[in-house]
Amino acid sequence: MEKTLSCKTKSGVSNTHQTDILARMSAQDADYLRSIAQIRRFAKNDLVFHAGALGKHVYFLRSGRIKIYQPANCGKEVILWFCFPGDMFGMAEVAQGGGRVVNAVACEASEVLSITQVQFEDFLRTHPDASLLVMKVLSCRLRTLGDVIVNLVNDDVQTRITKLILRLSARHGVRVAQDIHLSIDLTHQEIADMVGTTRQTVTSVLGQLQKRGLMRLENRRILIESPELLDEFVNPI
Amino acid sequence: MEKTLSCKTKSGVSNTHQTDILARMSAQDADYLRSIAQIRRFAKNDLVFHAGALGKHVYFLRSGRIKIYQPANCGKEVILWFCFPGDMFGMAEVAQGGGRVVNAVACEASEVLSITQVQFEDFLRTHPDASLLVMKVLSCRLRTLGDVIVNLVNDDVQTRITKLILRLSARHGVRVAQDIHLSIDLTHQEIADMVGTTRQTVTSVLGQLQKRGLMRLENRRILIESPELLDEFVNPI
DNA sequence: TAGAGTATGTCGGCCAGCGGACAGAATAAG
DNA sequence: CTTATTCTGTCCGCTGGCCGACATACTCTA
Repeated sequence: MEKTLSCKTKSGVSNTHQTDILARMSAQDADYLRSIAQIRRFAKNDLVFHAGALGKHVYFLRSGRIKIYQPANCGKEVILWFCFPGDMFGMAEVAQGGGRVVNAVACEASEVLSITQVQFEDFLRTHPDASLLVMKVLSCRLRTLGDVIVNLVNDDVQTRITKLILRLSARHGVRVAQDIHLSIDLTHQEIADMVGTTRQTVTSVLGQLQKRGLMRLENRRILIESPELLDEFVNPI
Repeated sequence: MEKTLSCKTKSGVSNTHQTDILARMSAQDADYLRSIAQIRRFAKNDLVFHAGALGKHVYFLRSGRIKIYQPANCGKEVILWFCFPGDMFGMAEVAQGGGRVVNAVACEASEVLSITQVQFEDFLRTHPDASLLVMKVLSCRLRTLGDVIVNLVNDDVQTRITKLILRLSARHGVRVAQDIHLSIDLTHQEIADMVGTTRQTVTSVLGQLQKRGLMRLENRRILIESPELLDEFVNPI
């Protein structure tokens, strides 16, 4: 008996799936896209594309989860976002040209629609509504990245992690009994790669948050009792 | 006798003005936009729009320079980018809705074309090429912000500042005698707001870079003798 | 059900860089 | 020209969090 939550917090985090482009498109447009697309399947940890590749395809995720991350020359990597069913990805490089700068890997078995740049551009040319939708998605991601930067610059690690959990719980929180479970499994390393810190620090911060009663950790799942409490913690009145 | 440089460094920084949307648009499209736009003038330090405002206009910069920055609740602010003549700004919020999240102020006296959301969307609907161009611009900014994040996470302050100067010199470097001058004046505070550090640290790092002979500071202007040297410094082989 | 691989938990030394303070230089305003 | 304001330069104490090291726990595979 799980049900996705719809909550809006003081920090303005909401779970409207702004990036679920297939769902927001008209039915016939979505059908058309499906008709010209190739279906590709990826197993867990498979690479969909990697930085340096040419980047002649746009992808739409049908099922599974895709991690978009940018490698740095020093071996570290930064997770920019995750894609969920309905999300488009690989678009930025196609629009702008110049090859991929990010990697995309499947976090779990995933099914992906793949459309060539040429076909997609033709589609956009003849479907202005879809074009506006794509702009919306790009804008939404732009905003997300802006927020990430502000967080990185202003907040200490504890706050960054707390805010991340809040954001994730807004979109991917699932109510179980009186708790909210995060429906995506993240390793501490992945959390570290999202907020720009180290694995050890994530472990210790999560421990502290648990001690303060702001969340619980049960067999590697994050449970939140009260998002309001967390929200208040990072946005003191 | 100044001339904008065209250089491509090992780090892939180039000065193609990807975001100069008016220049990349067909002449008649650009003319049409100009015909439906309102011209607005701003003095130095004037606010074009601010976070929290509704955001029903898209802007095109005709002359001057606009600083786009995101305020944080703690008083600090993060400069996301600068707009130069030809650049579009204020688009992301218009596309995505939900009001402005960034501030836009004129760094110097500036002239701006202002177009309402409705008019611009109508224009895009009937001008697919322009739509694709807008996507390019958004994609380009997305990539820029991704790079900023990677820098923030991976590099120490000295490297971040050096890379910033390299990026700026690629687009806004002007050859004077055997040096390259940065044609935009930035205060140390602004540099700090771009790379996520403090004013004091910027002052001291610039001093160190100068001591190492990687650049010179003359009456508040940054002069670069050899971009190659700088590039090598941040991208050791 | 052993054994390999991967994830979590914990400790401590170390230092980059923040942030307060203040002086001097440059620019703007009156 | 004088005063006010903004910018730059410098010093320094304090500390968040990085990083190496190591122990434990979980989870796949054979």
